[in-house]
Amino acid sequence: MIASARERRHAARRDALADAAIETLQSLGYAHTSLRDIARRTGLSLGRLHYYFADRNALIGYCVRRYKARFIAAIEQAIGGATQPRVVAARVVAALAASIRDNAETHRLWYDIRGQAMFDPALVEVVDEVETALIAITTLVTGRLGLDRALALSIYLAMDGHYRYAMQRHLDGDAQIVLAFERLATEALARFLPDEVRMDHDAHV
Amino acid sequence: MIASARERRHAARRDALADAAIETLQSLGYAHTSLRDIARRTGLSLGRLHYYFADRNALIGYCVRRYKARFIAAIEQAIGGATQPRVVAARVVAALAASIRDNAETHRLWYDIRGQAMFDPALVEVVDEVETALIAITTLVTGRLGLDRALALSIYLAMDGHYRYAMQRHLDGDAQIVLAFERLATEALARFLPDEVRMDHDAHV
DNA sequence: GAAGATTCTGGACACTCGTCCAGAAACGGC
DNA sequence: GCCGTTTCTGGACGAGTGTCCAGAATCTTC
Repeated sequence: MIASARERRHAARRDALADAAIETLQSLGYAHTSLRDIARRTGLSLGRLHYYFADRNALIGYCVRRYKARFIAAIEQAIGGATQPRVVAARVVAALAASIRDNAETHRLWYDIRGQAMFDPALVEVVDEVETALIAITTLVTGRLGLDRALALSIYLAMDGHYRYAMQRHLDGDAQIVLAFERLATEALARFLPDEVRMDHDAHV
Repeated sequence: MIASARERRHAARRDALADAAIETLQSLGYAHTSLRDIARRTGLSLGRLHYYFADRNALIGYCVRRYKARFIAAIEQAIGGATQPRVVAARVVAALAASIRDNAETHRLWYDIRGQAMFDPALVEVVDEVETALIAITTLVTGRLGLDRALALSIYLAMDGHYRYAMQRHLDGDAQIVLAFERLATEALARFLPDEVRMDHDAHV
């Protein structure tokens, strides 16, 4: 189905609105962001928000999809064509560390919304989608590490745990945590490697 | 300082109020729980909530402390005096699985509040305290597993990741996830064990 | 340029919220 | 029993909220 020019422009304006809205969301979080906050901070009218999105959750869900898609694209780009396990691992860890250092305020939003999905059925679908995509990129990484892809979920969960913790402590002002994250995350990945690869890996860490 | 009888009764009423309030919190989550909701659902007056707690965050923080203290006590009890790594691991995993199966709705609250702490400085202190206590119990488990206690943080983060995921999927209606959690969490613990212990451990799993 | 469609605005509706507080009710010590 | 203290209530204050929608403004097509 070819979109008309008008539909394309409509979609572009919708995207631009979401991109403007996300600043407010990441700053205030789900609980404390009202549509009026978004309107006020973006200079857009309250009515316009309602024109482009059915309701508050629709806007929030759309924002989260867009930002996580960009995050996943950045991880993919960081990996590039790397196929050596230790290069892949180093690149993933470095990309995650950089995202904490440079964008912790943005990334905390995912943990907020993911938590809210446990209380609000309207958020379940987008959260499941995003988490599925995160597990998928982890599956790609798992393959590149030369591991059985059945390990992807466990790798995702271990890395996610480390990421969230580091990000939260970074937000709390811990100046050493990103460096600690790099070490701990690298070790966490190494734990999944077979012994002979792991010994080789450790020798280079 | 010996509390007077009146002070003790005051504290007991404060605790009872918090215990009544937590039902509402765990049901509605941070974002959607108002003090009026709590008053309405507990049959207490709005003014009483304000009499016993300075503000909304004080009440919420107090509720979370109480419930997490109970959770940690339950884990400690489940471990008991076990000293054999595979018994310790099995008991921890079983206790975590049971808590998902029986109390997922309660436990989602921790993830909610922990996420909110990234946006609201007023919650940072209680969240740090609780997370420190969780890491402490994990340190005890780490010792019982015969491992270097420096691994406790990584073990905590890996287990936490698995726990949150399983709980969330359980809440979403996944009927197999608690069983899958038991397997994955056991594997995750095993990954920390030295090879000779791990091979022994794997033989019993 | 007119007409129809789309985009946008800002007012209104019907609530809700956290906090404050005066005064009633209950308690406890002398 | 009195009085001072504590506990509790429910009304009020001064906001704020998501949603709706009539009508103005703009765009596009013929």
